[in-house]
Amino acid sequence: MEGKTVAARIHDAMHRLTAAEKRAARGLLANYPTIGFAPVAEFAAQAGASSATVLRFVSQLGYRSYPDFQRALREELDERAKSPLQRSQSAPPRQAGDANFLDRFITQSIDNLRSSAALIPASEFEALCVRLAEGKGTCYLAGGRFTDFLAGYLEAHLRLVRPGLRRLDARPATRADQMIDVKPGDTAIIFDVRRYDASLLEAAAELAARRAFLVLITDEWMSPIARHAKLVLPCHTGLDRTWDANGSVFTLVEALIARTTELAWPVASKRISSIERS
Amino acid sequence: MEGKTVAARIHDAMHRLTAAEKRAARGLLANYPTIGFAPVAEFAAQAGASSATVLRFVSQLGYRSYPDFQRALREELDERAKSPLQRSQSAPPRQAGDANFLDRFITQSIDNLRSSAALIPASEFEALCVRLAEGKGTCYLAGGRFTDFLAGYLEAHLRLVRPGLRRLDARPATRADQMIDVKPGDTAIIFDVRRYDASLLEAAAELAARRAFLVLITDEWMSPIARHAKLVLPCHTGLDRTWDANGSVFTLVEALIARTTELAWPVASKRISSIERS
DNA sequence: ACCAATATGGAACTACTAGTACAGAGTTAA
DNA sequence: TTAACTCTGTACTAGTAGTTCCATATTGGT
Repeated sequence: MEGKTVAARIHDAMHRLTAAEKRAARGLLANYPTIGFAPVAEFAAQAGASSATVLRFVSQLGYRSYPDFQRALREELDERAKSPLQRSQSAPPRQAGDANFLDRFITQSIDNLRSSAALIPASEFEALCVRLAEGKGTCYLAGGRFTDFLAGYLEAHLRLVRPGLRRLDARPATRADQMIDVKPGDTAIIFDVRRYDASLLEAAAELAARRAFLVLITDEWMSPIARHAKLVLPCHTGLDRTWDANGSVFTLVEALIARTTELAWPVASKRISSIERS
Repeated sequence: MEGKTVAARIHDAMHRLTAAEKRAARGLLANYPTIGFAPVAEFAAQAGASSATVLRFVSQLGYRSYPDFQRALREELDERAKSPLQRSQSAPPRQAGDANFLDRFITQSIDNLRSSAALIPASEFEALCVRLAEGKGTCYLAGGRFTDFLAGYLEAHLRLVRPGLRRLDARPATRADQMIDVKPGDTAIIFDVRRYDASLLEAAAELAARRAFLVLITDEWMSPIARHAKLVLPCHTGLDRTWDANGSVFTLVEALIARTTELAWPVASKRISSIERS
């Protein structure tokens, strides 16, 4: 009884519903699930029944109260949005010797990129680039088990643009002495996608305590570090159930590099040519 | 002001939101739009802010009350459900100027991915995955100045799946003694995008001389290493900008990881669980 | 056509939620 | 360091929504 969708419950219960209750049921199915998020009175009016009838209706579905029913609807909507199986309708899951594996993977990665574009506030992105391009203070970079390579990639490129970059090792043992130089106003960019790294969280807390300007790059489920962060750039990484794909995070990093370089060009161009010569 | 989506308003208003209000904004974007249908207190708890902050947040978005905001959310959801072809919610409304830099960059990255899908022969991709999944012999990994991070990323993931992985430093000084163990039939994966690395080319020549099975991952202009390679996977990286974008290469790497893991699952699953335990 | 049983909506009631004021925590500038 | 200011959460109030009860309408059986 627990795991059933509301729509399924309606179909099951339909036969024992009274005439007015059926009107309520049809009203809900007609524009599912939005009308269920409305107050009872509005639901009732739209379905052509009274509030009391709507209440009896949700009671028939097995919900203890109207808020309880709404909670179920919300969880269902969330589930549907988050599980990427919504598009598995067209893609047959894992056939052996799949010739178009790569095509499917790339298609999903494109979806991730699109969603990320919608998820990332342009102002946050721009703010970070401007800050990086200014080149003031020290900028610390840290990542988790896999995302550490992204931090490295970002560092390697930013080195061409500005001074004062330091890589941070989040492991507790080596962390303390790396932190002692952190000054208020320094920048710290932290990569954390699930499974979230506990030691990264500790490191972030300490950086926040030292008044560093904390930037978090994470996935759509939001690392708990978000709590400490001044700026959060969330990417969409969800793939089918097996693994997530960080391609969108990587692309964000490249966009950061490109934009920061563009902004810092007057200064950066000299730097770059002097590096290239050596 | 009327016809704007709630998400659009958030993006517009983001810059004038306070820290706690931004947490609320992110919370809503993270699981949009469901959390907005919850009571204020629940919204607040999930976003890590107080009820009062959430109220101030919706007020900033231009809604006269919380119920007013919820109504807008419902109408928006309805709208999206009713026009089925308009499903692409990825119409992120941005301000003028360079505020849409990120959008443009992502759009171009998507183009790169599409082109790459057309450029990479599925058979070559599959052949490499099968070879990696078999786990025979040693697999060497090397990259250039920036692509070395991609090699590292690939290595970190493949370690979960199979033994016998070694990172190769292409610098002449350290190269010789790393090469002495290379046996015929060993695999070598080399990343080389322009500007192509001379020392990588030398390393590739030597690997080929030692009869290693050489795999080249490169860009559409084809590194000269291609002449030594048994397998070539070319990605589209061109951008209309100063630098190229390696996002498609990264995505290829992730696809390799995913497919290889899938193929090697019977063996890999044991490996992974034993690693996770330690 | 009448009666019994059930369904229905209106109105009163209760509980909970949104809204508000305020105090203290945190931030910034002098 | 201090002082001014802004931000943020708590405690409270007012209002609105959900709930319940009951009179009325409707249905179905005899």
